[in-house]
Amino acid sequence: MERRCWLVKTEPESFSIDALARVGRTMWDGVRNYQARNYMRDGMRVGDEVLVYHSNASPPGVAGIARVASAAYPDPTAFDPNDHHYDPDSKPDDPRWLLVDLAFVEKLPALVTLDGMKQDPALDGMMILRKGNRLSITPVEPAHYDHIVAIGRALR
DNA sequence: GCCAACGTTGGC
DNA sequence: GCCAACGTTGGC
Repeated sequence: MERRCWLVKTEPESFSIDALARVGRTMWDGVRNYQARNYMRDGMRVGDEVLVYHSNASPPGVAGIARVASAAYPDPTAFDPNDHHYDPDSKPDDPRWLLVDLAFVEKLPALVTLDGMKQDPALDGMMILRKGNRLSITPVEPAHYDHIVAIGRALR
């Protein structure tokens, strides 16, 4: 089967690669963007490789690796009035927001910084590097994925 | 904290 | 369908 690779953003202050390492597996909840949802629903398959990116961090960058551990299913936080991501327009019988489970694979020995990625010609064209890109889930070309993982393992 | 870029909402 | 207003993201 053709490889599919992804990048997901997370703010380490709320959920870091270390937090994922501790819990092992988690619902990737709170995604409230249609394009990102569609990538989860239509693109992701169990076993897909995922770069975990720390946004709003200093410095921002790719911190580790996860794998898609489930098909997409309704995001329960959308139904919970007490949840920050509550959406009254998402009904249990017609859910608007979906999520997948992600499983921890590896924390990279070194953060692959956004700045380093921008400087690297091998990563030209990555969605995450485009100006103004705010999508929290993006597909990643396997060659880019491999390159980033190699850098994260080589740097010490 | 600032603010540019972007997505969504709602009046018309 | 247009678009101004608003809220959010995320680098800096």
